[in-house]
Amino acid sequence: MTVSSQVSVLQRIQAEGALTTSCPTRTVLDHVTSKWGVLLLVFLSDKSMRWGELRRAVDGISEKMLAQTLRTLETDGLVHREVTATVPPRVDYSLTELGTDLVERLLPLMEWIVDNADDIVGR
Amino acid sequence: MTVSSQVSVLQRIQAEGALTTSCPTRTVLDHVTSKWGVLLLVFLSDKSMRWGELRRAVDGISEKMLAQTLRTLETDGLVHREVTATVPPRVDYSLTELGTDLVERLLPLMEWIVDNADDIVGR
DNA sequence: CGGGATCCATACTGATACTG
DNA sequence: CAGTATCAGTATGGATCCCG
Repeated sequence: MTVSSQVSVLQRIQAEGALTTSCPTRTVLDHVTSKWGVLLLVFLSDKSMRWGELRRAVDGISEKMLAQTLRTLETDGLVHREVTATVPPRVDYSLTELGTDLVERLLPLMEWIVDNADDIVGR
Repeated sequence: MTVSSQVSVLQRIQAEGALTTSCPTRTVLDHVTSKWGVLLLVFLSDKSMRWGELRRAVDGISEKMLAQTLRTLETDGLVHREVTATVPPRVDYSLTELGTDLVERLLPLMEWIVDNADDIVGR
């Protein structure tokens, strides 16, 4: 038996003409794999978090990039923003259904990276 | 029974103090999820490819970023570079064992993105 | 063919100040 | 608390030319 009996993911992707510059996939890919996008999505995988919690949790992020990245993810429908109009104000961020779905595919990758990072950087 | 009986990926990550600025995971994450890193890894998932093939396959990449990203991935031990000293010279790139392992975790994510990109960008 | 070197544009960051 | 606005510095990516 040959190994070419089933269509690879890459072949599927290319067959659809995806991953070209003009393709929506590239936009989504850029958002999802952006420097801070991945981290925010992962940190939201467990529970909803408040703005200040996220700022403290995601080490090194500037307030500007936190706001900007959250807005992008919200626009993409991956993250839900819930405002509670109290004093002081409270804003919670959580994953949407779409976001949860995405993060399911993201976590195995993160886990692998955490497990193998030392092997890679050590070189 | 409660839902907290098993440790989530995020909890594992945080317990190890991973994902902080100084952590190797962040370096690897930046390389792997870099704008072009993901695409090159995915395109190499099927077979080894030559420099020129990659340049044509990865739509929009500049020669500089192709060279730079390939060098980073090679240093990380994810991509193997094989030079054949002919005239004209021939250079083939392929995934290492480590790279193959990584891409296995990357492909489900890519597949999801390709399948859902239209829902996301349409907003 | 497979790059390296150079220069320029943009994106990101950091610090600070201000608001509802 | 949860942002927005602005400015300045830096890092990153892109375009072009050149070379073995």
